Amino acid sequence: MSITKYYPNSEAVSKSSIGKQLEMELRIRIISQDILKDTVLSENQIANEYQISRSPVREALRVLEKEKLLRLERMGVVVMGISEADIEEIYDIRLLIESFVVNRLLELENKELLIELNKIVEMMKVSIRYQDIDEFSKQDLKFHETIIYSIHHQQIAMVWDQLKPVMECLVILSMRYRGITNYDDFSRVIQNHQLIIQALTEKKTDLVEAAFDKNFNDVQNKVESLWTSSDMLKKARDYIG
Amino acid sequence: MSITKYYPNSEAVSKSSIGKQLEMELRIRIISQDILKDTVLSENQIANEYQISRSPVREALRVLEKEKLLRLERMGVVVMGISEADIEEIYDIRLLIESFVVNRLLELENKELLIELNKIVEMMKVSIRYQDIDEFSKQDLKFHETIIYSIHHQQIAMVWDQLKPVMECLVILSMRYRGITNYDDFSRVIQNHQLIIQALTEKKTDLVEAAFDKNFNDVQNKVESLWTSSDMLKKARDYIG
DNA sequence: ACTAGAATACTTGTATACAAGTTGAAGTTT
DNA sequence: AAACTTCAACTTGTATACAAGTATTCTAGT
Repeated sequence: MSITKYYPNSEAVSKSSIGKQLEMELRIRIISQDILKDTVLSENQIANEYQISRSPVREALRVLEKEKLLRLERMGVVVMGISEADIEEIYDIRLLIESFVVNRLLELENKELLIELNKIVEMMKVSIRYQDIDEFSKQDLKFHETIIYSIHHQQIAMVWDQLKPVMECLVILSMRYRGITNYDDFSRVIQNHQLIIQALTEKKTDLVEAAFDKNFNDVQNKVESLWTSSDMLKKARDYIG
Repeated sequence: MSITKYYPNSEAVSKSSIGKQLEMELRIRIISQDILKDTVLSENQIANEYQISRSPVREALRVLEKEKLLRLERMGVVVMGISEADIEEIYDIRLLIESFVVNRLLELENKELLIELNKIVEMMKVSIRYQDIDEFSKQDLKFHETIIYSIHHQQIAMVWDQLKPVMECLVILSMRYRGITNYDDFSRVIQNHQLIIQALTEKKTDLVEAAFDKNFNDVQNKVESLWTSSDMLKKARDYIG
């Protein structure tokens, strides 16, 4: 069995090490509740299931533990999963980070950043046109990541790096679901991002805050409503075919 | 050679796994600049140096990479270390977290928390009386950690968990230096903490903010001045004997 | 002197083996 | 029937072996 069942046609994934592949696979399986909360796993069991050795399994589990998706105990690994409350908390952090970043950003020269952001939005448009949902998700994340990295604050970057993989899964799953039911949503996401760019261009604090809030609430509600209904969750999972 | 040269009389450390021991040892060696920035290491080299196998070395390195103390590259491990700017950034995050926490806290019942905090301050006093600097540092960290955990926000806790080990090293090294030169400083730290408790008791936002700021700037200046002078650094290192 | 290229000595990623400790159930004793 | 023991099947932590890839050095040919 291939490891990355949940990342079907992704070269970037299948070319990385077994450990990384497993890490991503387990992460998305846990978040999409394909592996349920409170499930008890063990290194050996996972290694057997995927027909790999314990070494990459250990590595993946350590990473997922840091992301609070798992709890490593003396005997066994307990799946913690992600609840609605967790998602809200994640957005708390994201808001905290991005507020900090934007405040810094308004004091800095940001011409290059704006060019880069515009490029990303263009890529997002292309992704939609070719109905490449996963690529669209990736660009969405990259948009925010680009803003965060732009202030060159290593510790803020660290927090983001820690949050990113889970965010990525949430966005991908959410987008997969959206892609099936409502293609119009995508253009609203685009608009939100253009609003952020505009606000950053004009360098007006309140505009920026408003633009971010709009984008937040939009995405957040989507993700939350997704997670509230296990039917929708199933649809997102079924995206893999 | 024992692994935990930099944590001399600590049972808690020496009883944990080799991987954890090495992780802590390397962390404090990097932060105290006993291992210099830009040094290139390798798993094998470290394993040989400490006479252990690569397995625990790999684990330790992964952790330290997430803390941005190292950069794992294709060939070799590059030490990044911690600069003055990094320390400032760390305090940015800490301020960000604690502000968020305190805001939440003011809306909540916090009687139990205040009891716990008072207990910790008592422990700090005892530690000073017996000149147990490392214990004092540990309690100092625990004070802040207790506040952070008290709002039961898993993601905030995650950010703290990520930051904690480095903070711990900074505080320990700073305290070790302070312990040598100026015992009076300790009582000021105690006073700062009592101020925080008082502010939390009265539940006045501005009081709390002020109390935290006071404590921040105090510690921050200490740590910074420590790191500015490699002489002082050396003294902190020499504390191990 | 200088470049091409093979040999060598490294690097990480993965598999496997073993040790030590925990859990839980079966069986024995009281 | 209840408690105590023992044993078997797990668990993680660590060591070791091997594979595949990369940097470096040394040699051969010009």
